[in-house]
Amino acid sequence: MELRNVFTFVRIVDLGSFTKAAQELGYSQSTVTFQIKQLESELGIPLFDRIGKKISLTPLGEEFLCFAIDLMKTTSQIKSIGSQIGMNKAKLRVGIIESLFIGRLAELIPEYFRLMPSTQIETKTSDGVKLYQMLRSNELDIIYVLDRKIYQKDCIRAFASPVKIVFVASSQHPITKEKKLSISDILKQPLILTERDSIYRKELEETLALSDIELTPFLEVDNTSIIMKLIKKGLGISFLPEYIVQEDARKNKLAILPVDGYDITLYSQVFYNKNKWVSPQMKLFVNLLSNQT
Amino acid sequence: MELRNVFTFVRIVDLGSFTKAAQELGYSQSTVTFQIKQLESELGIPLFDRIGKKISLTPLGEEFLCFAIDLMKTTSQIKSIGSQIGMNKAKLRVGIIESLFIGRLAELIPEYFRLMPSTQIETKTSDGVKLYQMLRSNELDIIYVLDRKIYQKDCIRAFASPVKIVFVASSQHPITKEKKLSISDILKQPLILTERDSIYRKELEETLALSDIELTPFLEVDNTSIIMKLIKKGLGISFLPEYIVQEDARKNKLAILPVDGYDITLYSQVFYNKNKWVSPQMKLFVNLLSNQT
DNA sequence: GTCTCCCATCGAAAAAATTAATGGATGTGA
DNA sequence: TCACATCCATTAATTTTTTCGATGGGAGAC
Repeated sequence: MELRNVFTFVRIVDLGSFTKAAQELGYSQSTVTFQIKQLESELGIPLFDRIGKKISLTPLGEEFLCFAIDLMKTTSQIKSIGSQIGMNKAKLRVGIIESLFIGRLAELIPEYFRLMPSTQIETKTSDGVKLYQMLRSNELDIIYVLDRKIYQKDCIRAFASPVKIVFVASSQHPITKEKKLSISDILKQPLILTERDSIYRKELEETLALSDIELTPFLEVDNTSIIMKLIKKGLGISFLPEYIVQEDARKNKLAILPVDGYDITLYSQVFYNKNKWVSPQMKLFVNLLSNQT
Repeated sequence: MELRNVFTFVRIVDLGSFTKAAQELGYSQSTVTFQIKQLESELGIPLFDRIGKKISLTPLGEEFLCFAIDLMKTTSQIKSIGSQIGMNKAKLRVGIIESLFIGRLAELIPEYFRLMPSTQIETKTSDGVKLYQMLRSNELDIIYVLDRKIYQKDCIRAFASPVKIVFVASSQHPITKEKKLSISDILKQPLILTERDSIYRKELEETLALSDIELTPFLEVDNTSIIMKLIKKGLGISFLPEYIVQEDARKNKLAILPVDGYDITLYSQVFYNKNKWVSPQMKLFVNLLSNQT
């Protein structure tokens, strides 16, 4: 049973005539006759009595009509699926590195729910390498990572914004007295760094490797919020994205250290899988980030 | 959009694979790919993300799935239309002559509703000629008439049962004393007859016409119940179907008069239109009459 | 009776669905 | 890492289905 025939059937009932239905639907009359015959034989029931030049529904035809109208209703609902964009419950699986969640994404979440209240956001925090993997295997819809601006296979970059990575200490720390610092000044201090997989930790190590220096942090913590708390207590120096320390720097709780020759810049970037349909939920995610001050 | 494609879609979602769905549905894999492509282009929305060798529903695909399942449910309901025979609300339009309603049909109605409680019976009482007309123009589904057993154009006879038409008088009437009556004895009495269109009135008139006798009833009433009441009060003699006077005759309220040479027999008959689908409602109607004692 | 209207039928034509074969991409397992 | 198998996409050919035009029969209108 195909919908074409069902629609023809309903139109016939409305108009009370095969011929009129044919005209209206742009079929020839014989086509309509054939369609109804086909329906009747598929269903194994007679739909119309043909008496004289009038047709009338059989009782079974009446029954069928109810369901046929059901089918038409559902079909018209289906046709409007695309239109009420994003107004339906949909999931958005976001992969993100921890520092960007705290420093960038968190403040946008209320706005996101204001604009698309029906979305169910699932976040997964992990390091960039794992996030790329998960994006490629479609475990995530979109990822927000910090990285160099390089090509990523199968991934489309939807957004990129430069981010300085800075050395930071407590504003009470004696080292803040210095107007100019060299890398050796820094390395004399106890270092608190993120885990080895963290992209800016890697960047730092690579840069230092050029000068044949090896990095020996006295503490590794995978959580930037904790690192910041420790730094504020004067426990040492860290190397963190600017966005995460900016606020505390403005409040004079933390100080960004001017280290000569170590202006490292990465990009916060949003990617999605190149084979992925870009949903309104994903678009909004990118838009909000793009408009972020 | 055709249901074939929708079913394939649902099967793919169930099995998580185009290939498996193709195997199960007996299609080649390219057919399934084509069907989904067709659906996606008709709806203007992407249904699946094809990432790596895995497929997954897009949010819009998820939405569509709900409706698709709706369509499948309705379709499976449709397939069972024929099966629960007559269990659904259906109308039965019955044409009947008044005397058969009173004398035959009335007592069967409770049984009818016991067996097919969902039927809505509409009855139309009229004379035979009008009932045949209405049957031919599909204003009635079935008619129950008294007539000679002759061919009726476009009508199928579903049932016939002989019915004697008899002269009847009050059991108190002096004429009941006679063991044998001739037609002239009858005609001396005041006659109460049904209207001119009534078939047994016509039969009587035709038979009398052979002997060149013209009928002059002193009263015409189109309602046999009323006629019987009048007869019982001793107002005269009537000519009525046996079935309608039988009960009163048994109770000795009425007497059937033995009139020599006037054994007129007609048939109570059920007809339906030859082009009409015979519904379970109609079948039951015929069956109950056939089994009537 | 003739004419028109309506549905059924039939063979031809058009359109659509289906297939088999092939290819590209992606995991998998030695 | 290199075959190998798996999965979906593509294409051209084939088969099936749908549609059409012409014709016919029956019923109702004038």
